[in-house]
This record gives sequence, structure tokens and C-alpha cells, in this order.
Amino acid sequence: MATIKDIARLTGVSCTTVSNVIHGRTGRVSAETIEKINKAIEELRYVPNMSARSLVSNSSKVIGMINHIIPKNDQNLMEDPFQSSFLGAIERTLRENGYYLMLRTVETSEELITFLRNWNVDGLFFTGIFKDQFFDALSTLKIPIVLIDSYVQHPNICNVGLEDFKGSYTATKYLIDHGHRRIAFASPSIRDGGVLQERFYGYKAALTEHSIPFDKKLVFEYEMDIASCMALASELVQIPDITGLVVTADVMAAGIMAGLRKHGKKIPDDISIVGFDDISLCSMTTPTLTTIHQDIHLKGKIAVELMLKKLEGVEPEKTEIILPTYLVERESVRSI
Amino acid sequence: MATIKDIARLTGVSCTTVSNVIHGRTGRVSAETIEKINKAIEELRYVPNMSARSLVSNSSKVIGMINHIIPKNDQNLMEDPFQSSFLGAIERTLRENGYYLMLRTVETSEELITFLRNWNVDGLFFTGIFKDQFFDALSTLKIPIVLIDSYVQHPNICNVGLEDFKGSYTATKYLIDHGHRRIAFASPSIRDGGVLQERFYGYKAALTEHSIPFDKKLVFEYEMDIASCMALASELVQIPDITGLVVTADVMAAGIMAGLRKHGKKIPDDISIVGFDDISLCSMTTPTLTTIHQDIHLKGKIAVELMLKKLEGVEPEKTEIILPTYLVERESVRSI
DNA sequence: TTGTAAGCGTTATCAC
DNA sequence: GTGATAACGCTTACAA
Repeated sequence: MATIKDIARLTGVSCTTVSNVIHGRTGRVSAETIEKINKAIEELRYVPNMSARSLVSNSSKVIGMINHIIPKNDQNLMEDPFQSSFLGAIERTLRENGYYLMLRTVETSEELITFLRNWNVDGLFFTGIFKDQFFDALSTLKIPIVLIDSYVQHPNICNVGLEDFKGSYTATKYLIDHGHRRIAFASPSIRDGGVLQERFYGYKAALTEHSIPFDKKLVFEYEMDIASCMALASELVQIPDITGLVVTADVMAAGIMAGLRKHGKKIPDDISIVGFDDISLCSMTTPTLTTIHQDIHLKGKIAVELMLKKLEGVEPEKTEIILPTYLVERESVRSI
Repeated sequence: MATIKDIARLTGVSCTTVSNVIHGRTGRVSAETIEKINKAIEELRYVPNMSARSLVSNSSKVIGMINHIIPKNDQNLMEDPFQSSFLGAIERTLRENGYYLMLRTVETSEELITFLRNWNVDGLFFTGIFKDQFFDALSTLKIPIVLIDSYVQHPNICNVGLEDFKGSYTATKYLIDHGHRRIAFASPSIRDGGVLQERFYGYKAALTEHSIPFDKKLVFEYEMDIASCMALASELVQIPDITGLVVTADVMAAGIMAGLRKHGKKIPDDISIVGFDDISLCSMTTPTLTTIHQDIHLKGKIAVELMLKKLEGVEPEKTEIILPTYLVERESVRSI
């Protein structure tokens, strides 16, 4: 509970000098005073009070990781509230740079703004933002914002994302190259201007390029939980000429595989599947899952780097970073 | 950026009155003043400055979720830094009660204490704490602490955990009842006074109760990542008389299954496996995984309830909550 | 029923 | 080189 005042008293100097030493503004402080102050800081176990700092400086060293729930699918997000290994990477790097991470779920832009002002939040991370009123509100904020996996453009806002289009295109082409023609697409609800839409476009582009007519009936929009995947599988088996399936997430692919198996379908003999993400689960399924790889850790690292640059007032050279994806071949696709 | 002062000015009352109205201390404020103030708050979009509040009240409404890394296995924790669906449940309930959640990784108790004092943190959650010096430091803190999945006792500290012993005992007995005698135990590093040790004891107790000699060679301590699971599987197949396997986590069980499959082993024909947790992955493996179920969501909910009680100054009737576990029968065990 | 004023811990301006 | 002092936004005795 020692304060700057205590340090000042103990060392017989003023608060100003203590503060200056703490902040390394030692240009005009005698070496011996510095020594004394540092010793006192040690002894009294002084720890800065961030609230006080925040109050006076209008900045808080708090970075918010925002989970924007849209009413209809909050349940879903709660299941995997913030892609966790990602969170770990972010917290670590922020901490190493003297920042603090607050997690916050918001539903409306009002809630968000209230939160920001409550704490003088210095910067924000978001994942999966869409081009809607919520984003419009975002774009008026003056603090650094880094979006992850979002396809919305704004001069002041950084983006870290993936080659979603290319990834999905590659997955589809891979199936086509293996002789598949009736290829379905499975994904959680595809929203305009979102990651999943890009992946959907990639799928369509590959079809078109190979003169395969796009068939709306082969697009399955289902949630990612296991029950939905089972239901999706039941639908899938109703269309017996489907031989290939592109899925926008590995967990979903695994769920669908389990569902198909229940219906007596063999993978890849009856249906070939390509996933997306390349999480460790891919090596655990039977058969192992061919998928599109992304480096989630790198995504986190780069997101923080952009954030730190902006916090320091440096405008990053590139505000739009697209990380590569590539196909990892495993056992879930066969040639026909 | 409106402050209490602005409200006061606009409505022609004092800061005190505004503050009183904000905090519902309207006992001695005229209805019409209240009305005026509330309108002004609306109009000026007043949002309380938590730093200022925190500064004056020595409490911050910030709850810390602490990730205690111990040097040797930080890598591992980073992979699943904070059990995510759990985090979601916690953040949600806290938020509904006016609290904020900060995530923080600490390595030493000094780091933790610095963090607490930086922000006047009001309460702490921890998962998987052991009986070590770090815990000793914890127990001297005077803020509410809720431990999750920890077997350390302290009068002021709440615990939310599972029937770990019983769960593991049940898993082992289930294998025994299905005719298995050579039953191995696979787990991440078993530390004294931890969850995994309890599970280990449960395993041993079941063996003993059925007069099966405990064999140290059948205990495999490996990390949970896929590579370690593969390695574990390679070891496992060296001991051909093993017919059953109790694993302390589903992800690990799934990884081992994948490894065994690589070695040409059939599950459950060659080896029967029981997992722990009952995550959705269990329905996706081939065969589906028989496991010990726990309600992770409930665990989060109860943890927050305990926390809120303590924050309100109410000592909870029970400071030690043990949630039930039960076996979920799937396909990974066969009778012999 | 409402207002005054001190103080929380820190920083920053300016003066010495 | 160092020190007063005001200010940040809010709460809370204590007055009125």
C-alpha cells in the first residue's frame, strides 16, 4: 500500500522527483537521489496504482478483448467464447509490454462505448466483425482497434486475417482434382462480409473454374455444435450423389464425420471431406482429416504487434495482414 | 466524457446529490431532482469513471482470472490457457453483476501481488493450484479467492471441484467389471495435491479393491499434446498384456487412440479406453469414447456464485463444492 | 433535502 | 536538480 508520497517522505524528496525517477526521467536527478529512491521503492514494495495513473493520464494500459454477441447465436459463441490458444498468445505479449487484458462481452455498441469509458480502455481487439451498425459505431472510436478475421475496411482499423478465399478454393480444387464433381459446402451461418462468406466464395470459384455448376442444395448452413452436425449429416445422406464435402471448420468436419458414420457412411470411401483450421483434432479423427492449415498463434502475435505499434502512435506500414493458408494432406479424401 | 460535475452543473445541484442518485441513495432526494438528474445522465451520456471510483473506494470491481504458469510446463498451459467455455460462463455472470474480468498470467507470487495492487483487484479465480509456496502467498491475501480444481484447503478460500477420486475409481471399476485386469493409467504429470493425483488414487483404489496388484510400469505420465500422446501410444504397445486404459482427459485419450491406431491396434478390441471430462470430442472419435462426465458450465456458474457471495461479504455456507461425475457409456470399452 | 470540501494516488506545469 | 501545487473524477463526512 505504499504510495509515491511514502517514498517521498522516506527519502526526503518530493513526489515529483519520485515520479520522475519511476518514469526514468532521470535527466535532471542526481545519481544519489535516484539510488535512494530506488532503494525505498524496493523496501516499501511500492507498486503503482493504475487507477490513479489512469485518472490523470486518460489512458489506462487496459486492452479490451471484445466478444461481440449477436442475440441469435450467443449460445454458440459461449461455447468457444474467445478462441483460447489465441487469447493466451495475446495476453502474453501484451503483458510483456506493460498492458493488461480485459475480457468483455457486449451486445450493442452502447455497451461497448460504456465499457471503454468506464476504464479509459486504450485499445481493442475484436474477432469476426461484420459490416453492420455495430461496426459503424466502432469506426468512430479513436483508440487503436485490431480486427481479427473480419472483412471490413476502415482507414484507422487494422485487420489480421487469413487467405480465406484461397484456402477454401484450394480445398475445393483438391477435391475436384481427385475426381469429385458433386461437392457440398458445410458452414455455420454465412453472414455478409464475413470470413465464412469468403470461404464460400472460394468454394464457388473453384467450382466455376472447373465448369461445375453451383448447386444451392449442396450448401448446408448449420451451427457447429455436435447436435447440429449430426442433423447436418442426416441431411447430407439424403443426397446420395454427393462425394465430396468442404467444411469451414475442423470441429464441424469432425462432427459431421461422426454423424455420417452413424448413417453407415464410410469416409473417405463414400464421402471425402476437407476441413479448415488444422487443429490438433485433425490427427485424432478416423480417418485423419485433410484440412486447410492456419497458424493461429502467429495470428495472435501479429495482432498484438499491430496493436502495440498503434499504441505507440506509429502507424503500421501495413494495416491489413493476410496470413497464408495451405492444404495439409491426410486421409479423409480419396480419388474417384 | 461527461462527469458528475457536468451533470451537477446542468441540473443545478451539487455533485453529492448526483452521486447519491447514481448510487440509488435516493432516500433524501426529492423526486423531481432525481428525475432531472436521470434525464441529464441520459442526455450527457454519463458513464462512471471506474478509475476514479476505484481510487477513492479501494475497490475496483475487477476480478482477476489468474493463469499460474510454472516454468516447466508453461508451453502446455498456453495451448489451452484458460479453459475457454468456462471463461465464457464466468465473464457472463460477473458482468451481469457489475464486475469486470481481467486475464492475467503470473509466474511468481510477487507478480500476482503486484497485479492485485496495480488495480485494487476485488477477487481472484484460479485453476489448478498446488500446495506450494505460491499457494502460501495466496492464503495471506484478504480478497475473495475461488479455486477451481484444486486440492488445497484454507479457511478463507473457496473451492469448486469434482469427484475426481470417484470419477477415476468408477472408470477403473468399469474396466474391471468388463473383465480387464491389466489396466494402465495415462495422465499429464501428476503433482502432489493436485487433481490428477486424486484421479490416480481413484484408479489405484479400484485396483486394490479388486485385488489387482498395482504395477508402476502401467502408469504413463506424458503431456497432453498430440506428439506426446503418440509417444505414449508407442510405449503402450510395448506392454502387450495391457487391455484397458484409464486416461485423465478426453483430449489425451483421443490422442492416444490415434497413436494406437497408427500401431495397428484396434479399439476397443485390443485396448479398451475410458476418458475423463466428456467434451464433445467424445462423440467424434472412432470409436466414440466412454468417459467420465463433468459439467464444466455448472462449475463456472458455481464458482462465480461463490465469488459473488464473498464479494458481498456473505460467507457462503459451503466453501467447498464438489460436483458429481458419472460414467457415460460409449463404444471404447469391450468385455473380455 | 441539498451543498461544501477534503482526499484517493498520480502526473505535469512551473517556479525556484 | 528539486519542489509546490493543481488537476484528474469520484465519494463521503460533515454542514447547512
